[in-house]
Formats: sequence, structure tokens, C-alpha cells
Amino acid sequence: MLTYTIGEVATRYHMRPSTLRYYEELGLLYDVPRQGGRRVYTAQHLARLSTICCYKNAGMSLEELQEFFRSTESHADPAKTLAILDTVDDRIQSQIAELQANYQQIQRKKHFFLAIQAAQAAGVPQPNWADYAHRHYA
Amino acid sequence: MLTYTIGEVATRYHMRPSTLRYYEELGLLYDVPRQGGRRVYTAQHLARLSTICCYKNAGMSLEELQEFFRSTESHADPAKTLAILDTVDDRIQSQIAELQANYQQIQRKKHFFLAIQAAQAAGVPQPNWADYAHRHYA
DNA sequence: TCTTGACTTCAAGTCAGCTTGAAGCGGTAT
DNA sequence: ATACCGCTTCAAGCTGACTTGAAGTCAAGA
Repeated sequence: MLTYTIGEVATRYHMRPSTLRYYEELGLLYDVPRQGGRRVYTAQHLARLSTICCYKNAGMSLEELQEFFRSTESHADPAKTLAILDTVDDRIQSQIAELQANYQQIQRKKHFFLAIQAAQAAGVPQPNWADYAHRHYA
Repeated sequence: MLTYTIGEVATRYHMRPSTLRYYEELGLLYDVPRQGGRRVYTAQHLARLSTICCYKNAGMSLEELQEFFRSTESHADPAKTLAILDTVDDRIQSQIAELQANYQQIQRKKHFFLAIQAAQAAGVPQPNWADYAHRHYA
């Protein structure tokens, strides 16, 4: 079975070994066996880590993640897990919507500053932000 | 001219008055006049605050925001402002992409746990995650 | 055998981004 | 007149998420 050292996992997930130890300390990663005192990670752990990163990226705190895993792993109530998944879903969707609005705004600013640059080069009057403030980009 | 108290602005932007004072202390918000010692905000300030929130939401730190405003307000070099806008643009785009991947994953989990729930109710065998792990949702 | 480099634990430290508390002021309502 | 509420400043405190440092272990290569 394919295994990984803490350093390999850290590199693969763009994090530091200390972060992996920290997650283990919090109980987010567990049952990590040791060989000669060193942690040995398998595909199981990588999958778990992917889940952690996914939810974290969605805006969940590490504490919420603990809660989430506690409730799904107790096998108790799929309804509770579903409720948490629903809130994560909501958060992701509103985050995407917000980022897309931010994206539009950045495009407007970019075009505006490009126009400033062009105007400076051509020695013509500066553009007016009002002309850019409501544009919509693809 | 329409003006706002710190409390009104805070409510409108879903933040605390202390945060607005903090941003002012950092120089992100400035030229906020006082009437009888109290801050008076206008549409100008709200626009500025929107910009701050937009960039912050895109992942810029408050320090980067200071840098950004310093460089755009010195009117010096539109090229420098554009360079910063480009990095913000990149960040937003990769964040959106990542969130969309996360969204897919959440949908898979939701459907999986719905299936678990249904299986429990019907008294049939539990579903298999492998059947859900690569599905694609709209 | 010795060195090297990546690992180990544990406690303490760091950093961003606010938040809180104390002490006081201003304008409106009773 | 007095109470009150939301504001003021300033300094200190807090929280989440790691990171760092010290002191030591392990296994592979020269």
C-alpha cells in the first residue's frame, strides 16, 4: 500500500508539516500510525485531508470541522450531517456570488486604469470613472 | 447631503463600529469629518468602504490594501495599480475555481447522505460512496 | 562509525484582525 | 435636571490558526 511521510503530504497539500501535526492534535486527522516513531499517511488520510481543505476553504472554522466530523462519524443521524452540509452549501454559494461581483468590480477598475494609462500616453484628457462604474464583463 | 453615523454604516456593512474606527486608524478610511466629536460618513466613505470589502473579500490583507491605496492615490503610475489589480484578479479567479470544485464535492456528499437516509428509512443496504465520488452536478 | 536530514514532542511564541474596557462627552427624552 | 444612549479616545486584550525552538530520535549513505 502506498504511504507518505509528513513532508510528502505537506508538499502535496501546500502546507507545513507543523500544520498536519496541528490538525492531528485537534483530532481532525486521526489514527495516523507511526513507523519508528514517524507518522505514516495513506490514501485514507489524504482523502480526509482533502475533505478538511474543502470545508475549510468553504469558510468553516477548524472548530466547526471538529463538530462536523463528530456528528458524521458517530453515524447517528444523517439528518444532522445533511443540515451541516446545507449550511456549507449556502456559504459556498454566497461566497461564489460575492466573488463574482468582486470580479466584475475588478474588471471595471482594470479597464479604467488601462484607459488612464492610454490617455496619459496619448496626452488626451483622463477617462471618467462614471463611464466604467456599471459596465458588465463576461 | 445624506450622511450616516458610525452605527448606521456598521449596520449597513455588517460590521462593528470598532472595525470602522480600526480601518480609519490604519488609514484605509480617511477624511472622516466630525460633528460634535462624532464621525460623519457620506456616500464617498461608503464607496471607499465597498472597495475595501471587495478587495478584502478577494483575499487581500489590510496591509496590501494600504499599499494599494497609497499607490493609486499618489497618482503616480497606473502601471503599478494595474499590476496589483492583476494579482487580485488572479486570486479571485482561482478562488472561484476552487470554490466551484468544493461546491461539487458538497453536492456529492449531500446526495450521498440523502441516499443513506433513504436507505435507512427503507431498510435496504447503505449506498456506496464510490458511486458518488465522481458525479458532476449543475 | 559518523554525519546528515527529516522526523519526533512539547511548550511557548507569533500574527492579523479585530474587540473590549475604562473614562468621559453630546444631544435628546422624560 | 437628569437619565440615557450612542458616540469618543486610548491602551490593552483576545481568538484562530498556525509556527517556532529546544532537545532529542531514526535510518540511510559515505
